[in-house]
Amino acid sequence: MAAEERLRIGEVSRRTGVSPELLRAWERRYGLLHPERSAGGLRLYTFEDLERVRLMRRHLSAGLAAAEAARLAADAPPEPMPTGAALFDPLAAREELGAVLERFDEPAAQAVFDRVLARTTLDTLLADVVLPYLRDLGDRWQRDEVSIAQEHHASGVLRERLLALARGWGAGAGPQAVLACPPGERHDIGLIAFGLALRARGWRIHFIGADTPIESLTDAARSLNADLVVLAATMPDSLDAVAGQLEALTHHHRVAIGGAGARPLQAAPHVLTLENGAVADAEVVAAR
Amino acid sequence: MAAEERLRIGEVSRRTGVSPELLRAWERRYGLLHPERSAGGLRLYTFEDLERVRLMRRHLSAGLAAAEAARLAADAPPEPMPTGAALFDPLAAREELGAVLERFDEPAAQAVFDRVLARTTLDTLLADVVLPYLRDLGDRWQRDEVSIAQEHHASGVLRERLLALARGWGAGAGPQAVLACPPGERHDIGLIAFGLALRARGWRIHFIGADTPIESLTDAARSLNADLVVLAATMPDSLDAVAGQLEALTHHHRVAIGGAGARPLQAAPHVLTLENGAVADAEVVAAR
Amino acid sequence: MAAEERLRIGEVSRRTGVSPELLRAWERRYGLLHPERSAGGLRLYTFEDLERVRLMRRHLSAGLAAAEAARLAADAPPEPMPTGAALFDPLAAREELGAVLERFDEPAAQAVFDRVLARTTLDTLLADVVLPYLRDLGDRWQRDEVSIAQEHHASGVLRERLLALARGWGAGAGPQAVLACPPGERHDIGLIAFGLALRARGWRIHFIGADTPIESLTDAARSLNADLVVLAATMPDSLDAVAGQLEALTHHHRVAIGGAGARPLQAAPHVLTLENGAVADAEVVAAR
DNA sequence: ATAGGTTTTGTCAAGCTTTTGTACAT
DNA sequence: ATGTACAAAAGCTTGACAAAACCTAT
Repeated sequence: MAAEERLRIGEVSRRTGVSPELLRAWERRYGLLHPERSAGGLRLYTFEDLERVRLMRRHLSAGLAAAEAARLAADAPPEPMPTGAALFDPLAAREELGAVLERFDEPAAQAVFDRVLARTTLDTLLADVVLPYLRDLGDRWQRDEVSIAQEHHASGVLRERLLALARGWGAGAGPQAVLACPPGERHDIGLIAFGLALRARGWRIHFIGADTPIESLTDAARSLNADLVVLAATMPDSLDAVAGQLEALTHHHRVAIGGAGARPLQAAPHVLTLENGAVADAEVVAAR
Repeated sequence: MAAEERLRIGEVSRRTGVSPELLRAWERRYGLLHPERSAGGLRLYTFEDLERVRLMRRHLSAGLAAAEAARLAADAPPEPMPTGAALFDPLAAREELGAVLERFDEPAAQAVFDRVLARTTLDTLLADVVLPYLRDLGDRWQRDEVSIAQEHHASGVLRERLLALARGWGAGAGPQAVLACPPGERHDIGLIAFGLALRARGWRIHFIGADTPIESLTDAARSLNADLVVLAATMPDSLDAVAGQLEALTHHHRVAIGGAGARPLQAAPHVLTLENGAVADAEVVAAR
Repeated sequence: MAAEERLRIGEVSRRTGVSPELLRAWERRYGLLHPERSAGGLRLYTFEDLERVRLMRRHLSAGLAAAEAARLAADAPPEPMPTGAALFDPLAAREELGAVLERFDEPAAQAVFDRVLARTTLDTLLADVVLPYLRDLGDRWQRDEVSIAQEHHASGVLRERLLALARGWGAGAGPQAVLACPPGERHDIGLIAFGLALRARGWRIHFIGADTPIESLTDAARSLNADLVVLAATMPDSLDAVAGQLEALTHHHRVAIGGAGARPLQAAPHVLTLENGAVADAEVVAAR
């Protein structure tokens, strides 16, 4: 039970700028407030009373007669709290991040990342800034608009920051997921993002990483007694090639595949396909 | 089983800054606390009690009447502590750091520090977490909202930690800065922070420390052939007193003053004044 | 097993700074210790007793009442602090790190890393703990003594920690180095370690990463106006294949090669060969 | 707005007890 | 080494008090 705060008349006066005498007068004359009383008879006001007094003052300074102002203020609805959501523009953040990363200005990139981190949620950071930027970076690389060095440098810096957020993600008591990429697959940033989103939903994450043979993954999953095994790939082929092994893995663990190259595997009907992006996928998994 | 710590009333008083008499009065009058008793009848308080007292104080300084403050503090939820938020929020980090430091929980403080450092950069750690917290701590100490024991403990732990980060900051090949506080000045945390920020920008740092006569400083600067000498003080007087000597020092080295007490010195026109906080100041210096 | 040493009360007193009378009082009053007795009735204390006394003192200086301090000290866990606590043993650290990493206990590994970092220098961490461990891990992987998943997981966690230490290493004013691996080469941890060691010596580091075509590297080096370009490889072939391009690169920048696969390139006489390990190599480069 | 009375709350004092480090006699 | 003693420091309870903050009524 959240007990509510009660203020005495002096504090109300201080907070509203209305003298105690006047507060009492408004109560007596117009019934503006009906404070509780302490055992000894002191007035105890609520936050709503505070709002009423402020409203009363506003009406007065707008020229209303005191009696009118009081009637309006006393009847006023409880007044919803102003939310004041901080503005954050993911698109601008993305562009800024790209600009500094692609001219190899790592310190500036760290500063931009810091700023984004302080202003938004993990889900937004992943789904609206980092992952879209990386996708866009990949596209431009294919169109030869950025060099390999730029691509390496940018994704390297971002990958490190995501992994730093992940530090300790194996700790705790939640269900356990083992994450890896199949043989031949080298892009693991999306998988890291998925792990972060799943971690934020209470799971423990064990990250094996890129280019992992399924036998080895199976060992790890068994030794950890994992609840879920997730494989991610950008190239469909790399998943097709291991479909049979994945189906076998489903006998002991829940198994899911994800990433740009994920589509339902004919040969592995019990493997869940995740194809809506790291954050949405994590939501699906966490919701069972 | 981890036995829990029990504190006697004197220690609680020291840690919260509330007199023993008052603690007993709050217990008697409002039932704020219900300490166990030793065989001989001494009160034995838990950490939760400590939290409650602290909350009570916060409510009081927010203007609540003691009876109200006590009612709220006594009913407060047991402990919403283990945040472990995946994201980084400087404000939240600051509060968390304060909470653990002020209840003398050093291991937890180290963990918070580690987490912040993992999730963000040194600049942000200094400029948005540690230094603002210390400033706030000082303010609250002056308003008598934290005890001197709390202030000592918190700043001691943070200072230690910053010095650990500083290890090896004199090595390498960058330009060299000599850092010290003038005679009479004992607060060197801000200076350490400045040194760390400057180190991150490639400088070599030689930290002489607090309360240093200008002659010794001059010797050190000369023998190191320093590019820059920085003095920091919280009290303007301590810098005024050495203005002449500083001006003389400018013949051989660049000289700057910084810290809360820094303002341009009439008597030392060639001394650079740094007054924008440790990190911004380091940026200024590094940018020439 | 070496027979355990027993200390008499005077020695315990000397080592802990607690008077013999007080030691006896603590025993009598709180049962803090239960020393064996010699034939003649002298108290014989163990090392655990010594630890208990020290713990008791720490609690006392933290403000706990003697009775409380004793209760906590007596119940304290057996304390796995075997040898000199302050001493740092790289070999032990390596083994501990390996043990936890190879059973996929990431949180424990982070803790070990933190501890090592707190107790030693970056150079030691790299040269005596992380790099030897990784070398050993690679060997055992080739002998099939660890699985691919274990190897991936372990090197992934360590790589992240090193990169986190590297954050901001491009900032400042020192000479600039561009670091990359040649096409086909995927092991970049040694290169990261080299970058860290060089950074500690005042250089600015621009890390491009694994598997980078020399053309792209050349672009980056030019746009950054790099003082030094370093390529690292574990496989000699991958360097031989680009020897001609590297020689061309020497017209505009100093160029060095390093890593297990580095040996002087016939076709590139102006390329410096680094073959003494990351830290020693950084020392060589920094010393010009 | 003032006067005169009441409540709230931090502080202090007196007299006694418990705790704890040290000292001493055997 | 043991056991007892002792004294300083720290606490406990009860009761009282005074300043600040509030009350009602004029």
